[in-house]
Amino acid sequence: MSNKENSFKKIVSHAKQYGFIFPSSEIYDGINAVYDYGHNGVELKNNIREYWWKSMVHLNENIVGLDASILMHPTTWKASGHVDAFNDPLIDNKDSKKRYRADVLVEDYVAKIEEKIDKEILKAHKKFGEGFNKEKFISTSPKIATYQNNSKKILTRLNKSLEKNDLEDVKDLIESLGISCPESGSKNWSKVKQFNLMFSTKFGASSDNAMDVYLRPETAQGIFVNFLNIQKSGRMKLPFGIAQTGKAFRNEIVARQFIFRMKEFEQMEMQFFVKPGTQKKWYSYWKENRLKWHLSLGLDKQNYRFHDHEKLAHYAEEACDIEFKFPFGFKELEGIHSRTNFDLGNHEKFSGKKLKYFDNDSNESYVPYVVETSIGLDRMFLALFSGSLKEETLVDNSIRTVLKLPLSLAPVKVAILPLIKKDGLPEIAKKIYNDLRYKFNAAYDEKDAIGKRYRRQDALGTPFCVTVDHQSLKDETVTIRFRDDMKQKRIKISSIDYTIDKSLSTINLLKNL
RNA sequence: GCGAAAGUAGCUCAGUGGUAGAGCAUCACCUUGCCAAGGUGAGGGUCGCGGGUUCAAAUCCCGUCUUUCGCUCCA
Repeated sequence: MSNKENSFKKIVSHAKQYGFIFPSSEIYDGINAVYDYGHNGVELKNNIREYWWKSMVHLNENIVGLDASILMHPTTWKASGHVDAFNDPLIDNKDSKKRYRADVLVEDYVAKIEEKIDKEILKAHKKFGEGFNKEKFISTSPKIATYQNNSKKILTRLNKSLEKNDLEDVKDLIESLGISCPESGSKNWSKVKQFNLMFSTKFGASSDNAMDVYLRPETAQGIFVNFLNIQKSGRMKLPFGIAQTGKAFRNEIVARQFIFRMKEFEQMEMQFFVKPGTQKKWYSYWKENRLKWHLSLGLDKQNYRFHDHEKLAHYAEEACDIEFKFPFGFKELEGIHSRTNFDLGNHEKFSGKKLKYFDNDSNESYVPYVVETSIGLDRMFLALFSGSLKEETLVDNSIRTVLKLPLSLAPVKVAILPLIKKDGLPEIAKKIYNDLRYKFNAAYDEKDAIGKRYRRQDALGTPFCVTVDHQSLKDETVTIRFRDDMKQKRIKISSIDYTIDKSLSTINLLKNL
């Protein structure tokens, strides 16, 4: 087994053993690609969400929040393009056992025809030299006319059958073109099957008049349909943003790699509305800004990189990912997309309502352009969790497992430990515990040797351990131990609160943004 | 969905046809007391699930579910 798999296995089992993540419905053997967050996991997840919200909404005066519902009017998904784009016609090659998107196979075939056209042009260019007129050549060459005709015919037929959902014709098309498996060359194809990535359910209790609705495959559309509500009630002026966190659902054909790709997942999205023409500027602004946010959390810079998209989604003009070095390699953590006016424009079309912004500076009204930042909360969780889990060999050669989470995101902030279970130490410790609980998520533990209790807290990522010892009885002091360097300081009981607060506050991180 | 591998206690794993095991973890009591691994005891598994072969199945066969890896897709 490779080291990679090994460390990933460790992460999964650590997450389970310490109450961060469990497989969903585990007593029934679990359900594919769905997971539950345990008592420590939910704290960490909430803390990540809160940190994002604070930095996005509270610290940007032109960004406000929203919590739209998961169920939306079905037409939303026609307007957004998801009904079409999330419907993949797939075909298997029976010999090579490879699966392809049927439409992509046909499109690749057409692309090859276009390559032939380019070759013809190049050939002619060489032949005629300087005086070569490209436009004229294209419009007069009979060979090119045949090629162009051909590819047009093929694409028209493909689009027609896809529109009518005539999958048999798509297969006929593939066979009549003699398209073979790019890998094996085999032409032994299965039927074309339709996969819809959106979960659907019924709206309305009686089956006669029930309407098909979808669980949202992305949170963004809830923002777009509320664009004018927020803009008007919030008296927002361009540029401004709307931020939202919430669950989204995708019926992935293959969903794997622990919580990296789940069928039910949580997004943290911000749609930034800008004046057309300024989108490039804002796109690069948010690209840099979002990377800064990630770096503020203190994991090694080497863990992050940008990946610019070459092949763009149906709505995007420009797009990039911030990738994180997960145990299974660099993978997308956050997407920054320049979505143009595609979404708002389409919602205008489908709803018949105007979604324009009146610009007082230029005295014109227009549909704003949108720059989106979209991050998977569960992926952020996995990034922090896997990036923070360390095994250290100490001077006595013992191994310490420590979860070096950013301090302010740790599920438990402080553990109160009586050095021993007698002599009145537990009483003092419990009093401290009860006082601190109002302010921090605190833990109390009196079982086992003190060293073992320290290690237990290390494994959860608890930044501070406060130990009550015999000296505490005399002078109202305790020791406070820091997770990362294991060093202890003796401080007054009355200053515990302040000491912890000072180093935990997210303000330290946020001020650097 | 296809191909490959795996599934035994909370976790990591041993056990290849003959009474279900270890280490760690958990709980109780005793002991020590500032960085895991002291003592005594306890709890916990119809060996993923269903079927078959056999006198006998964790072990062999078939199916199924789940997980990991590859193809594909994405936040």
